[in-house]
Amino acid sequence: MGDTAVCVNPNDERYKHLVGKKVIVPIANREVPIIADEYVSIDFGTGALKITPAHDINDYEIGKKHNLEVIDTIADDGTMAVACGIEKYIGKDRFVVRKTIAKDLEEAGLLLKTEDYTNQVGTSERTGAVIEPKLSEQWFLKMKDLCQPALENVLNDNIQFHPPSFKNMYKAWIENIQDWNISRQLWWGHRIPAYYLPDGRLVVAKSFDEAYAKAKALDPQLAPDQLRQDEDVLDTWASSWLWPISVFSKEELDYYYPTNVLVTGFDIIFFWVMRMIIAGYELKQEKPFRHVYFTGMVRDKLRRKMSKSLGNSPDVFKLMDKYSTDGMRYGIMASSAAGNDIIFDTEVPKSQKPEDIEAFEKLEPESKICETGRNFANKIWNAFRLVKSWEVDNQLAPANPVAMVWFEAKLQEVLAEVATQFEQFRLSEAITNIYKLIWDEFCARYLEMIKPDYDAEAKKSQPIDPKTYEATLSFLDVLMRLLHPFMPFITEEVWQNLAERQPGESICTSPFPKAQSFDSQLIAEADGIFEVIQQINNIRNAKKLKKSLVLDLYFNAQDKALYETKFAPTIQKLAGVGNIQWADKKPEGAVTFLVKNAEFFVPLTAEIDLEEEKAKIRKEIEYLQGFKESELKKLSNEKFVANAKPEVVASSRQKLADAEAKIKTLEESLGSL
RNA sequence: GGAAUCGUAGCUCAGUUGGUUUAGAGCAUCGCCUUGACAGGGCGGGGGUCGUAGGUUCGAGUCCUAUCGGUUCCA
Repeated sequence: MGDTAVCVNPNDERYKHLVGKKVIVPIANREVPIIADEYVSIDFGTGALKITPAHDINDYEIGKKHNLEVIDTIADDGTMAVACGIEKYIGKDRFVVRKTIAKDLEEAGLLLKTEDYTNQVGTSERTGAVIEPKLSEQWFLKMKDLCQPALENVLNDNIQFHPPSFKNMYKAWIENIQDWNISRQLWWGHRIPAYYLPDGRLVVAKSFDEAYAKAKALDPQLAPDQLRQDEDVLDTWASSWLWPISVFSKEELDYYYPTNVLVTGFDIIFFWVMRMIIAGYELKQEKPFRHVYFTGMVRDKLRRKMSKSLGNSPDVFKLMDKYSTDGMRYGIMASSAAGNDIIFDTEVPKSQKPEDIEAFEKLEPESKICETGRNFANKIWNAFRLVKSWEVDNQLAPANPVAMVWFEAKLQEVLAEVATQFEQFRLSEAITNIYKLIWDEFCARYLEMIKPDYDAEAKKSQPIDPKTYEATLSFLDVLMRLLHPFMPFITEEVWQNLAERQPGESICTSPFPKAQSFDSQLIAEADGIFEVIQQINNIRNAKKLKKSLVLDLYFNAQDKALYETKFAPTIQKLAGVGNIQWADKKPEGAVTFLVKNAEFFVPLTAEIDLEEEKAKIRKEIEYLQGFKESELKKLSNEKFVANAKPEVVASSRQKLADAEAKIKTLEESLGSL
């Protein structure tokens, strides 16, 4: 009944002579033209296709092309409309009518043949109802006119994307933008603010009252119940593109707009990010936010997006039970750089069969990524327990005062680094940096430096001095505040127990630590000391010596105080060393090593394998020779000396000199063996 | 088809304008130590010609070209 043409392929010999003639639609008894279009395939069915522009998307296009009549035969309630033109069908359900027509055609002797075939029919995702394409009036936004500021201000970094590579995608999208259909035929959402008069004229207004006033201006006789609002609602994104504006009251908007950072996934750059920007410039003449930070997508082992339909998401509640929310959060944040996807390491379902997905869901998820975070939380908790377990003896003076000054410097150094990393949105680097500060510097070094000895008789730790204790609590305080954005729960718990807190006082309202100047000289000194400690531990390892065996250390260096007093307790505690003494030559039966041109000797009571020692030294000399050669090669290149920055050349010269000095010392000790 | 992005240690990835050592981390692996904060803690080892081939440069994992391979997006 809605057919308005019969279409054949222009190359179809069977029908060529009929093109341009007319046929009669049976039952409807309406004349329609026979047209030719390549769209019709010759070998499908009869090769002649009826065209129904009102109820098929492809037919609609053909109808436009060939200027066909459009007859909308289905009413909004799914029954046959008056326009169908046949009295007995009007008002009847379309499914019933389809069957009736077949019967009517047969009775009229017009039906040649029936054949079953599979047809693609769209259905509603929610209700399963069959969807019939139907012409309707909908609202579109003319995007081209709106886009210009949104494009410009991203390209010129007025709005910064992190990482910036997403600007390309953004640009491509915005340049190919099409008009946006904002009408959705749903019964929830913001209703479109268009109001129709009975005669089809319309007004657009913020409220019904306003609309009625406007409509009355058009038709003074109009009664309120005659004004009908459009039944469609706004597309999801047409509702949410106002988000940076509509979440605020007017006063708040003045204060907060433009906002700072939008955090989102790159998969909605087009749907949401771009549209918020467009709306911001259109409605506020200003950007909605200064930065857009794109998180990575969480994917499974096979790099597929985690999704409901694939059923490949692990149960996050089980993950949290096992690894803690902080642990899971740490793992995910530490392993996802901005914009880069994170490949999550839990198992995946064997297949998408329901039984496999069900089996997968019962599985206890295991994740090394989350485990790292859990172990970190565990480490923090134990460090805290250790510190809280100490008894303070007010008579004591700090046993290793340099520890406090050193860690203070180290802390400030990392605070400064983290500040920069935050500024640059390098969140995974910031969190890794904090992880190392807490685990390696605070726990493995600082706490070991200050940790009181164990009192075997009392079966507990010896007491600590008040100054070190207070400093340690204050370090923990800063560390917790620093880590808090990443691991909110454990940091709050530790922080609450560091001192008496007022009711309502919380780490989340306490200030984030700010970096202050620090003693980089001290850090460099300490680095040398840690290298010495490492070398001694190496010896211990190589000789399979017990940790409890106390070693002596001799050194040959200019700065005696550095090793004999300033860092002596540190070396003693961390390397299990007893006496530290200056010596100008190697004592009998000692192994040697070099750190920063200072020479160190560790006498061993056990016999030393001379060949092994020699081989070790030769290997080091070999490495240094190679290194020396490469520096020499650079420096003998005139162009390098002429073109490279002076500081690069200077550092190259320094490295060469250092290497030569080291080689000399090593050769000497090789000779003495 | 168009576009983007990536290719660095067994795995997952850092490596910020090309120049601090002959490339780093976590996990995995191996060895030793550890009975007093640590429920797998400590110390260390091995492991990479930075996809391939050219080019620019005094100098390239880092820039350019080509090529191979992977991934993603295209309303």
